[in-house]
Amino acid sequence: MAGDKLPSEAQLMKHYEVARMTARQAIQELRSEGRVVAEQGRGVFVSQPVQVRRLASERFARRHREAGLAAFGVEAEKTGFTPRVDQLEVSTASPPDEIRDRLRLGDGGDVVVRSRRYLADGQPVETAVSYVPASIAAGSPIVADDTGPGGIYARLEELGHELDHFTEEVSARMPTADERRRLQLTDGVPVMVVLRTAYDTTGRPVEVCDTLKAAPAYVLEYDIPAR
Amino acid sequence: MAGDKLPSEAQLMKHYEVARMTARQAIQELRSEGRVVAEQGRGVFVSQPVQVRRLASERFARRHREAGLAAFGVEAEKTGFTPRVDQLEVSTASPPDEIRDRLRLGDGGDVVVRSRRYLADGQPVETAVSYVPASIAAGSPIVADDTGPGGIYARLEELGHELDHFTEEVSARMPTADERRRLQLTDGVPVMVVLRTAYDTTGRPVEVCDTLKAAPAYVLEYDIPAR
DNA sequence: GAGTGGTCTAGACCACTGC
DNA sequence: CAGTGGTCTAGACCACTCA
Repeated sequence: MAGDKLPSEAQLMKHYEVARMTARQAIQELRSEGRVVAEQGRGVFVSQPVQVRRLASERFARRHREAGLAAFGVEAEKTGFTPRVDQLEVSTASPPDEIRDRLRLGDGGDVVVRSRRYLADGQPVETAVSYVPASIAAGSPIVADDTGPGGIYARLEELGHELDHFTEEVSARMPTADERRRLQLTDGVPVMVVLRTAYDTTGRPVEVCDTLKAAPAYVLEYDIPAR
Repeated sequence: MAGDKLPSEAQLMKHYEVARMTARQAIQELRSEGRVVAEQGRGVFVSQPVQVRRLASERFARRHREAGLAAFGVEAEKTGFTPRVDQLEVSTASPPDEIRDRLRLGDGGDVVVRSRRYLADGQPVETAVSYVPASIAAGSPIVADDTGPGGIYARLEELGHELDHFTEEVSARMPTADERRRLQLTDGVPVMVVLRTAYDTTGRPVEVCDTLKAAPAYVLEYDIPAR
């Protein structure tokens, strides 16, 4: 059953009369299928079935920001999980080219970088890095650890950048070893990469958010007009 | 470079003065990221990069249908690849529950099923299965092998179902062995699943399309209003 | 047959967990 | 501290590829 502990490697070796690496590999099979999770110093446990979070584009509606909810909070309330954010780091730096292009920055412009990890019921499900032009964010709550009710987007609107629309670029791939660790993914679990750009009503890109989601935990929903 | 052969395990052991299992594990990291592919008896090779196709939601604009282009044709023209469709199968059947729900069919309603595979420059990149209620499609060009200029959506509009909008549900996972064969994927390459539902102006769902895309070949672009 | 990756045994030290 | 999984060395046999 979910949460149950598997026999330890030592027990498996004894019981099946195999070498440790053989027992480990059997466990590795289960891990790569995502059926069990290893915790160092504790044991190997049968995975909790992954609850799927449906992310509708509705999560960026202004009324949510006005109600003091950031996007992850909207999903938490809707899906009924307990949200948490950790590994928060805020800095000012020169952005990667990919980001620079999307923000239409010249060669010189720095950005405020907000990196964090999102957890649902204690389980890491997403990492996100936001980039806001320093010319917009400097001295605002966007550089504070806690951006306040409604998150970055609410603060951007208070700074006079009324949001008009977002674009999201969605792709999927296997995670790097680092990413796998940070999202506590087992082998063989892919990630979705969502690169979101926020535009204000003047058409200026005011934020780019680079997110990495544990693929099994998410379904993204989008609405497309037939025009 | 792509296609290049990595040093063999024996060479790595000698060069870095490590045990074989250590060299193997380093290679395993790269394999799980899909960056290299191991072939028994031959060696380990750098994966071929797949050309990325950006799929903007714009591909469903009515003007394209009126110009006689289906969505895949729009992308082909924009990206400059040669499109091809094969493995086409058309039938009438009782749909899976997942589809039945989205089409809001009663227990009895059959659907026309159009299954096909898309190739770009000869390389399989996507499989798709469309489901249209038989009550709509029966006797129309939708059941023909060639649906004609503008594809299914153009025919649906001619049948009086003017399209209003689509929803797309995007997820990612590892392919099954069958799916891997059909898309000619190597080990460790994930797929994106896009389930699209088309609604007419009366709010009725008139088609569901279940697509499977080779993840490395695609970036999906969506536009989200801030409202 | 030489070279390759796939799999296995046997044993070591380490880092982390929880009592 | 004992028990756990993480990582490493050292060596073996096998299946497969290719000249």
